[in-house]
Amino acid sequence: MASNPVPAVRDTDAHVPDSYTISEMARAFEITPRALRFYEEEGLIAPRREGAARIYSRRDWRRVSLILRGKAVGFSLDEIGELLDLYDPRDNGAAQRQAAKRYCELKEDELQRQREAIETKMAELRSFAVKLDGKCN
Amino acid sequence: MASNPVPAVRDTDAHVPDSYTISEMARAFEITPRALRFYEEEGLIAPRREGAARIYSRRDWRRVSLILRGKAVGFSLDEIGELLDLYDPRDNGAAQRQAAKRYCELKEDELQRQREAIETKMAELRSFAVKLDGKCN
DNA sequence: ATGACTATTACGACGCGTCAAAGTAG
DNA sequence: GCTACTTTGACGCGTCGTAATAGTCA
Repeated sequence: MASNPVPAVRDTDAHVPDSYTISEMARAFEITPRALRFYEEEGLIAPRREGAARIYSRRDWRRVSLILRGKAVGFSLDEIGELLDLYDPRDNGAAQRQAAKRYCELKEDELQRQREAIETKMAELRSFAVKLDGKCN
Repeated sequence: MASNPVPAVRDTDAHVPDSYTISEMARAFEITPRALRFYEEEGLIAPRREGAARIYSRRDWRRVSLILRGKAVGFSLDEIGELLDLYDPRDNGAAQRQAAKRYCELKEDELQRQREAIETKMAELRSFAVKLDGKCN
């Protein structure tokens, strides 16, 4: 019972399973099960059920992967949801990629503004302690 | 009835009134009345009442001023509240200023980290559209 | 009575963390 | 029956914006 040379279950790849439990997903992506349930509540993923337990497919896996990369970029879950909905197998996702590009441009502007905001705060910060001289209370 | 050379009411300064209504405060500081009520809920200010209406003193004015500058720097309302509570008339606010300096140092570190986070996101962003090539859904 | 101002209350947003209570599989 | 895992549900955070409703004052 070490390892079957030819697995009885039909896996496209022996080391890449077809489905995952919630804790497997959580470990793999280094997030909590709570986060996965939350993405589901938000309609970003819809794993099938086995009884009450969630079973994640490879499609779910890819979607979670995109969710997390989107988050890392700074997209909100709503924005990511819109992107996911845009996928159209007929054009192989071309529309999705085009929309993503526009999203990215907008997000870049936003990040620019955020960076400026940070620098403004740092400037304010330097003059803050100084200005504490008058009675403030 | 244009203007009295000597005002009947005792103002230390003719153009700096003793008290303000909520809408006067809101206009002066360019915030909403809602925000002022919120600061009050949080215990940062405590304007006296005339009936139900809030009347803000110059002390309230100065506190709001500090609140907003603190926010501009990136302090949370809780942090600002602690600072406001630190004011001690016996040392003319020396302890408050000292505490404020420490807060500023911590906040500067935090802002540094935030700036790094932004730059990380911008880097991720550049490689995001590219990576959208595989099926993501 | 009209309009301008104010009051209080409560829900929404964002992305989950953190219990709590209960169920199920092994 | 214990353990480990899972489920659902609900509250909490931070800072107000945004109604909704109702009162007060001139």
